[in-house]
Amino acid sequence: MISSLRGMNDILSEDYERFTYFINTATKIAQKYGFHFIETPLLEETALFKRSVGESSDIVGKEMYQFVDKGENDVCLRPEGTAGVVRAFVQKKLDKAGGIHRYFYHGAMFRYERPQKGRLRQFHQFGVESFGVDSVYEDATMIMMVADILSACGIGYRLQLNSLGDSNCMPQYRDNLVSFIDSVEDQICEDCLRRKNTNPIRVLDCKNSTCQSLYVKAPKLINQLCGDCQEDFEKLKSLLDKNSIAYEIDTNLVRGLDYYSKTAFEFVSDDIGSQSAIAGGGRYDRLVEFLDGRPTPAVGFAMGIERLMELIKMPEVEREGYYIGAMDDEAVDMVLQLTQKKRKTDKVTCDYKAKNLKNHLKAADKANARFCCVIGENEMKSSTVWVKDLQEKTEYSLLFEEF
RNA sequence: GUGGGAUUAGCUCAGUUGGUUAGAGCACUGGUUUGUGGUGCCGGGGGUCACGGGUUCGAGCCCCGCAUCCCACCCCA
Repeated sequence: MISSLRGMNDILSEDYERFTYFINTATKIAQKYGFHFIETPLLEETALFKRSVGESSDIVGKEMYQFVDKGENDVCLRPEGTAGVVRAFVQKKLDKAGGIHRYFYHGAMFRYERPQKGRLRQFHQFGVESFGVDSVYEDATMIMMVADILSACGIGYRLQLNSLGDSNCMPQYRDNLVSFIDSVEDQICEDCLRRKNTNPIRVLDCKNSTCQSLYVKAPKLINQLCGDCQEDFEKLKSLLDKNSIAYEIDTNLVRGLDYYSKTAFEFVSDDIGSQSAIAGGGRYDRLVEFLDGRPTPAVGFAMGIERLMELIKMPEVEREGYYIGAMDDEAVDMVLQLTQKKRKTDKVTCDYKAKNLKNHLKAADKANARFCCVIGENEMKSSTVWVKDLQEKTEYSLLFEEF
């Protein structure tokens, strides 16, 4: 038997119901917020991710499905969705067109990681990206959209919030932080030593308890934001307050992708194990120009669909459509004719074998049909079909032509 | 990539110190003597005990390897 590759799952039956229910729910909400669907390729030039996600990130450093194709192009299966959308935005010259452009997408992402619960090598994200709005109101709107989607699915969450500063205050802060790290260099873990050079901000969310006890004294960006960033962060908090969105400030929330600036947020669930982030996002005002576009403010988020699936509270399924069966072999032909007629307007299942009434009722019930329709000897004589409404428990007969 | 646990029917799981033909519940399927379901009764099919080696007279059970899943690290959606 050939099985699927490690960390790559099939989605079918009950899982598929939940999967599509989430996508449909999220799509409707994104459309209400004025977003439009965008589909971008699963395969992109490797350089795209190196320049956007960042070479210092684990995603690019060790988790990409990277290979050389038959045309000798260095390509990657996309590890996340934003880079491709930004690339498309620039390629279509929408940066030069000006105005506001809002997109949502959903699809498979690939990261070569060790699989566990909530962490797959091929997984699916639903995400949105907004281009051309520098107002922090848009940041707040993004967060509220995530909250709307989660609420619509009956999912509880905690929202964690931070500001990563911008090109005015971040470099200054980074220097301060590196000086601080230098002062405790002999006591921190190997990973942190590496991070000091590659991406010093990342030491802050190191899980090592010795490191954490040292970093308590580390300078905090939140205290060194420039006027602009500080103002936006305060405004964001007040907007969330006014719209009844609860949040926690997490000064160690850094996010693993290098392109974020200012607003960074993460929605987490306490009910799905250690892979608890169910949505994450933030502002990335510099990314469009990193990818050769005209500087364009942007903000977005992505949600991990597989992590959400087991949290979704599905609506109760109601009885729907018809089940049609025969009690005599002679009536089976008529079953198929009536089935095909009814399928023009309704969901219909039918049985090709003659059975007694009890078995048909059982089968109709199992198919979750609203109406059980049976043709037996009596019905054939009178050209009628016997119908029972399994929900209202009423029954009646209809002429074939009335059915 | 590192460490730990698990793997027996479609699913959830029993399986004694190594000893006949590996079990249960659910699910599936058939019947239930003249046409009433979701909730009665009786029957039936279905297992290379993940896979590959080894020890033994004999292995689902012990040993080694390997694959996958789960947990933690790591990372993040």
